[in-house]
Amino acid sequence: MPDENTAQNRNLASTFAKGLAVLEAFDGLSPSLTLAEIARATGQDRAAARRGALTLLDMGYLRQDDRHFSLTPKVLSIAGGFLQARGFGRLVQPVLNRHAVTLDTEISLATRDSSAVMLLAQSTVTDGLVSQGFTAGSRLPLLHTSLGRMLLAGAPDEVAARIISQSGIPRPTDHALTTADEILTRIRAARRDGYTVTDSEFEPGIIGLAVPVTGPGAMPVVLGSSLPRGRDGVLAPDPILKGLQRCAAELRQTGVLDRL
Amino acid sequence: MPDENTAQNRNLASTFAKGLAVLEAFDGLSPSLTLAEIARATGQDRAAARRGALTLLDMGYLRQDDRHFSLTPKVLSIAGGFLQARGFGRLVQPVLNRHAVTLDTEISLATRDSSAVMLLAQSTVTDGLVSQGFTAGSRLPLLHTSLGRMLLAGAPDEVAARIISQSGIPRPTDHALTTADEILTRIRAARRDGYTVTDSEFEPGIIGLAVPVTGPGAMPVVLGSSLPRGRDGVLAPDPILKGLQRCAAELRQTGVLDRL
DNA sequence: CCCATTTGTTCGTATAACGCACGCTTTGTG
DNA sequence: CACAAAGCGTGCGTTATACGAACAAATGGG
Repeated sequence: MPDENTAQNRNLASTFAKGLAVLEAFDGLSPSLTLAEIARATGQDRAAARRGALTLLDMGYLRQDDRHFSLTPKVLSIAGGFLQARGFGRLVQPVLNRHAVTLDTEISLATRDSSAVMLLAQSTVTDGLVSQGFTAGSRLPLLHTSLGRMLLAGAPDEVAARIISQSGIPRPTDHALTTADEILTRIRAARRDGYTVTDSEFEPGIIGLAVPVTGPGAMPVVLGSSLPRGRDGVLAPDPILKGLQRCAAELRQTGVLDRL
Repeated sequence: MPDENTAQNRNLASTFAKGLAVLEAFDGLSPSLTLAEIARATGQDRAAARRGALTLLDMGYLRQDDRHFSLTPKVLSIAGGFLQARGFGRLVQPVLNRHAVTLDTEISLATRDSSAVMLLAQSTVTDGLVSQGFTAGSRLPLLHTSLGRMLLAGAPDEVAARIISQSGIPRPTDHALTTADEILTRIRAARRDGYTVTDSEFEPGIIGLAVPVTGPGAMPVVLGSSLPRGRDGVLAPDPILKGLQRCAAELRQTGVLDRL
């Protein structure tokens, strides 16, 4: 805790913030965490991390099996508070579902959270060709997905450049772009064209398409879809692209995404 | 804070618990809350509630418009940690989707959280006849929905009776059962029959069907569907009931619901 | 079986958080 | 438009909450 006892700090509850950091450590990358892992992930003293975890256990958000802690379904009710208050189930999900069936592809709605893409909603279709098991709340990479690039296109160049340099450049596939300049060039093109395509950068053989939903001044939200690379070499089938744009227009009309 | 300085209390961080109570106050029933409303909802001193809300604001979980606070999409990432870690998107959602299309009805997976039904996952279909805009994390009433009755059927009689008396009996529709005895009788029948039906108790003209997914010893999880009351008077169409039971069997096979 | 790691617990100490009070701002009503 | 009610921001004295170190026990892996 900084020695600076300013008004700003006195308005915040640092123990609550530390507890939320414990909750955030359960990021879905592993099925469970031990107390030692929680302390390492949060950078907290072991005793403090333990108090945070036991408080979550006591309130029903964690379960414990021997030394392993994992999230319980109760965390869904926190998300439900958001989804219910904003009318996602009534206004957003039906639009995604209808267009997913029409286009016969999975459709995802996403925003940016720090240096990751975070899915807001998604519609999967039966026997869809591509499905990676993502759900609302899932996080995806920012730099090698069409959703991520389209999100960064919604920010000024200098902001996008800073985010790229801060997060480092992973290499999910052999086809993944590897330099900040290449990625920034694609982001500028996305801003210019109003859509973007990735080809096998996040998953081999899979094309990603994304279009913006919200406009300048609003929190960037984008819409995207994935499909296998066709033999004919067409990366962005026009019907899919136009369908995503129509879907985006309908989502804008709901007004749900105006203040996120 | 009780004066009792036991080990149990020293293992918990009461400031963190108070902060989580602030987060829980955003239950989706209203689009936003003021500081005064948060303090009332949580029973906390106004200054404490304010510190909790400002900590959530600072960490990105709330946004503020004048005096009104509301949840941000970032809360979805907490749910995403659970859904990703448990493989809901890969293992549960496709099963629900497939059966929803086959049966041509919306299908919901639910568990109990205190005195409410909480949806774990759901599949909606295009042009479905019934959709109330619920999503994962949504809470539904416990006593007048088929999901709620099937959940209570998974508990011993005395537990069900206690929950009924503790939560009080609302009256969502004119057809809603009004006494604890009537409701308990239906719960016993659900336990005996292995399924339950409600007719216009939660929503006029709508039949609800539910079957259990998990067995004794596991946390009760149930599966349900809604459809409009048919003219022929058949409340539980055999194909829908059997389809739900098949879906439940497939969900059991995934193993995802074994430890929730 | 040994050793490294993890965990549970106690406890002295300090500071984070409490809650009250005051004054200002906003909102609603007559 | 004025006034009352409600809500909010802030300062501050006090103390209970939480901290983290240390020790011992438990666990897990080689």
